Parts: sequence; structure tokens; C-alpha cells
Amino acid sequence: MESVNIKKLAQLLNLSIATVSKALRDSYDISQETKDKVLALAKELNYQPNPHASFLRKQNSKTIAVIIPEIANNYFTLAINGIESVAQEKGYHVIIYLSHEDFHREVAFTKLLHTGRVDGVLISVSSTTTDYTHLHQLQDKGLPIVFFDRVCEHFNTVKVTTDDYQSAYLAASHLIEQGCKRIAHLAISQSLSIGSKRAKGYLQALQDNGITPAASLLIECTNDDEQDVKLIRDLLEQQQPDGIFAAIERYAIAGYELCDLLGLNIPGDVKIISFSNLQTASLLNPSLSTITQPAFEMGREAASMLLKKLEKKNFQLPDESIVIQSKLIARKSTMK
Amino acid sequence: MESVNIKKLAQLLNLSIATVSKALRDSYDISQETKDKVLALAKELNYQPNPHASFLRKQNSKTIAVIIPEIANNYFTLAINGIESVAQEKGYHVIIYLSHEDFHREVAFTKLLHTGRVDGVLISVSSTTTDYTHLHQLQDKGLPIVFFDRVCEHFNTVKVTTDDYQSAYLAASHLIEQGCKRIAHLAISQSLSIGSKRAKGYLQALQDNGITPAASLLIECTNDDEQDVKLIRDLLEQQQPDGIFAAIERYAIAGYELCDLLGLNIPGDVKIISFSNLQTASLLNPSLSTITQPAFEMGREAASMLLKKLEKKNFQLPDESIVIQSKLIARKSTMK
DNA sequence: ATGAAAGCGCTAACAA
DNA sequence: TTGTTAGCGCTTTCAT
Repeated sequence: MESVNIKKLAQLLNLSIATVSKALRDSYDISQETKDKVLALAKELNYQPNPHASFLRKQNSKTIAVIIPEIANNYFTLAINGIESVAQEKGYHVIIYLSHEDFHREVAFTKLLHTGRVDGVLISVSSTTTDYTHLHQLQDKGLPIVFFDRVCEHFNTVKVTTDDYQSAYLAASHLIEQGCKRIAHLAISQSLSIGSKRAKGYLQALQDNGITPAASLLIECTNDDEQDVKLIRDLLEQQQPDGIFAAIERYAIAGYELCDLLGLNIPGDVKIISFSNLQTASLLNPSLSTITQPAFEMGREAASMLLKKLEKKNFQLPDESIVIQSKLIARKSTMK
Repeated sequence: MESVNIKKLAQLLNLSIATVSKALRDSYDISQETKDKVLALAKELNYQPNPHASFLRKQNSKTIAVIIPEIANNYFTLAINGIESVAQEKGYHVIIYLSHEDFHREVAFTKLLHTGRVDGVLISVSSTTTDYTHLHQLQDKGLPIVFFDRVCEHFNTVKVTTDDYQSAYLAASHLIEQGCKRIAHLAISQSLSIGSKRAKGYLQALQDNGITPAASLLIECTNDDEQDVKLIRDLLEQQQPDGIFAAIERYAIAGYELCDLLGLNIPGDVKIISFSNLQTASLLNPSLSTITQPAFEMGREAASMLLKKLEKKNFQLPDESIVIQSKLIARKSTMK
């Protein structure tokens, strides 16, 4: 790779390397004339500063890491869109790491970030993460971290979430309003912030409406499709719920498939509502009632905070949650 | 960021920097004893080599760029999964760039890659890209480029595609078999490789079955949802096709929504089949017949070739197409 | 207004 | 077997 570097520009212009460097950053002790010459040549040769060399001096890489559990997931792709929109605007590069819901991979990734590869980290933790020392170690090294969606509550930084408790409460309440009595919750790992909040919202809604929650109706699903199918099938067959509130889209999809298989009518036999960012929710058979998360905005907000920290020397990431509301959209799957 | 570097290790161990460096890469002229000491301390302090400093010497960043038009798209997320699986296995980092179907952004990204930020590029070009000089310039600098899905036919490198022509031919043939006479094609930009191939396959299938293709039934859709809706609506209302073959998922979704709106029955009034990697194709109302692309495998294959080139000094990327077949899955939307 | 030179962390050629 | 040193491309302080 024979690239154009400052040295070459300097040679061609009969200037010193230092002068060229300063001209490129528009330093005020370089004459306009020289600047013009330098800029013109730089443009002509498509000069790009070497980011690695810059890093060594400036200690910044203009790169951020995004660590997420998976990517074939509408929530996360929309969040990435939000993140990328901010990154592109500010000239940052985005490295994507997929933990595949595996704590050990997540730890391995963070280890790779200990030395300058990125300037900051956006993370939504894996469902098997219960220990956050790998992230604390990163933070101790001075790397800013911002959480989104699946956050660590007791971490001194910004955490961008949606109103999981409230939305779950509304989802369960909606099922009750539509006449459901035996409402099941397909929960995601209770060690996740979103898992416990959504479950709590569900439980509270039942209680507030005089329904005693049954342990047999609160199913903690997994990351394994096959196992989830078994769990949900058992639920449908043995517990005969008349309402299902799915904590994530994947569980709702499995629910649809199983109802199909078992000959259960939605919403006649069982009504379903789910946290979901599915574009085709309204085209499903029947259309799926959803709690739609502000995925793009969450990504955007998380990235904005991180980049603000990176760009403004006096700005510290506050220890606070930024909550952006979800929307409940009732469709046919919860119709009376 | 006060990180552990080689200097610090050397000081703590009373060794020279060079010795430590060699011990870390397991050089054979360092004693086992020294190696053990070095490795132990490195592990204890969680030493990570600074990638930027390494780059300056070794001219490799262990990073690849993935440039794609968009990410909220099942094909691309699956492809990224494939790419990431290879990258993770080989210890490479993946930077994602989203061109949002905009040629100028694509060019801007490639400009940023001219100086060592990445070792190689995987790209699926934007639908507004007709000029490939930005990519030739990159290649001229010695950066290996591998295309996938939306390729540039006349580019001297590996191009990973699916059998677009053949699959389109099959899709159109399938509609004919199901009794369709007036078959429309919702085409994607004809300047894209996939756009023209899919259209050609469609046209050939009609001709081979004694149907004269009508220009009014070949609609080139756009990147703008609103405009597409108008185009498809006009098609449905004015041309009354009894079959639609959509080149990409998004057009089929729009078709579903419009049939709903216009009171057209699928598959009674109009049958629909689409290139699509939608997970919920079978849950739509009615379930959608698809040509499902081997997205994961395509990403995996493209990344494998690129990394092979990066890792093996004597391997040159051949000027060839690697074609992985798609599968036609007939569902209710094309039922007789 | 311009240039010389040090140094960021690392590797590798060469010396000891 | 270990150490010294030059240099990757850049920024920045300090001369000139």
C-alpha cells in the first residue's frame, strides 16, 4: 500500500513535514498562500491522514465499538441505524461486535478494547451476563461506556432505555381489558434489566386488576429456539392461557407458529401481544399487537451522549437513565 | 488512558523492550524461562498490544470494512452474521458503513479507507452507484475488495452472488404454472447487477412460455417508500396483474399493504412471490412465497475469500463469481 | 512564517 | 539469549 503521506506532500511542495501538518489543520501561523498550496495538493492526491499514526500522538481513534447480542433482530438493526446516523455526522467509525448472547465472547471483546482500538463503547449486554467487572475494568482505563436497552442498573454512566416496566404494565392491562383471565408472560432472562422490569410490570398489572399471578404462567424463555418451542408448547397445552404477553419478538413468533400447529385461534383462543419492532407486524395472520420500542431514537441518544463525552473535554457522562417511551399498538391479535 | 504497554512490562521485569516484544510473539531466540515470566505478567496485567502502533510497523490493522446500502434488511443482517462469524474466528474487527443507497456516501467512505484504516473491503454497492472508480482507486492502492450480492461484474476480483437470473426465471415460471397470465415484475434499479439479472430471468421465463412481456408490467421501483407505493398502486389499479414477482422484500411488503387497501385478495386476485429473507414469511396473511437467498453463506464466503487473501501472502483473489443457490419456497400467496 | 526534532508503542534488523 | 536502535506517520514544542 503506497499511500500518500505527509512526507510525500512535503517533498513535492518543498516544505517541511511540520509545515504541511500545520497547514492541513489550518494552524494560524501558516500563511494563507502556503495553506492553499498544501490543501490543493492534498486534495489532488486524495491525501488521507493515517489514523493509526494520528492515534499514537492524539490518543484518539475516531472509532467506537458497539457490542450487541445479535443483529438479525429488528430492534438492534434500528438501533444501529440510530447509532450510525450520529457517527456518520461526527465522522466516527463504528465497529460491531456480536456476543451471540454469550458472556465469554462479550468479555473477550472488551479485552480487545483495552488499548486504544476504540474511543468509547456502546453496549447492550448479553443475556448470560451477570458479572460486570469486564466493563468496569474498561471504564477504569478511561474508556467511556454507554448502555442501551439491556443496561446495568448500578453502573455509573448513562443508560438509555425504554419504559419497560410501564410498557409491560400496559401490555398486560391491555390483555385484561380485552377480557383475558389467564395471562401468561414469555419472559426473557430475569438477570437482564429488561427481563425483570417487563416481568414486574406484568405481575403488577395482574395484581392491580385482582388477578393472582400464577408461577406456571410466567415462563422464562431461553436463547435456544428449540427449547423455547418446547416451553411454549407445554404452556399452551397444559396451562391453556387466554392471553400471552411476550417480552421479545422471537417468543411471539414462536407462539404464532405453535398456535398454528396446535390449531389454536388467535385471538379467539388466545390473544398475543409482544414487545416488537417487526416491520410486518400488521401483515401477520392475524396482525400482531405490539409494544414498539423507539429503537432508532435509543441508538441515536446513546451515541449522542457517548460522542458528546468524546468531543467535549469538560463533559462527564452523568449517572442517569434516559428513558424514551414505547408505544402500544393494538392490532387483531388482541381483539375481543 | 493509562494502559499497560511493552515499556511497562519491560521495566517491571527488568528486561529490554525488544526482549519482551519477542517473548510475546514467542520468538525462538528467547529462553523459555523469560517467555514464561513475560507471558505471566502480560496476562496478569491484561496486556494488549496497541493496534495502532502495530499497524505502523506491520501495515495491517486486523480490521475489515463492510459497506452495505442498509441494515434494517434481513438479507444484510444475515450476511453480516456470516461475515462476523469468519471475522471472529480469525480475530478480525468489522467496521460497518451504511451508504443508505447513496453513491456519494459510498464514495466518501471509500476515501476514508485509503490509508490503512482497514486491510480489506467487503461491499454490496448502493443502487445509485454506476461508476466504480472509487473502488478501482482503492484496489489500485493495494486494498483487496470482495463484492457480494450487488456486485460489479467487470471488476477483477471475487464476486459472491446467488443465481439471480435462474431464480428469477423460476419465480416467474412458478407464477405461470400457478395460472398467472399478466405477470408484473417489481424490479430494483436496473443499474444493479441483481436488478438486471432478475429482470432478465423474469422476461425470459415469460417468453419461453409464450407470453409477450409488456413494458407496462415491468416496474422499476425506487428507494423511496412513498414513490414505490404510488408506482405499485398505479400498477394494481391500471394494469390489473394477476401475478407479481418482487425483486426485493420491501416491494412485496408494499404490495401486501396495497392489496389490503384496495381490497384485492392474495392469491385469488393476484399472486405474489418475492426474493426475501423475511423470518415471518410463513406467518403473513397469506403466507408469502419466497425465493430465499443464502444470505449467511454469501457473507461467510465473501469474508472467507477476503481473509484468505489477507492471511496468505501467495494467494491472489481470482477474477471469478462464486454463485450460491437460492431456494424457492412456495406458500399460500401463490396458491392456485 | 517555517523547520528541526522528539516521541507516541511497536517491530525487526543488527549488535553484543 | 538479550539489548540497542531505527523508523512506521503524525503532532507539537521549541527553535530559527
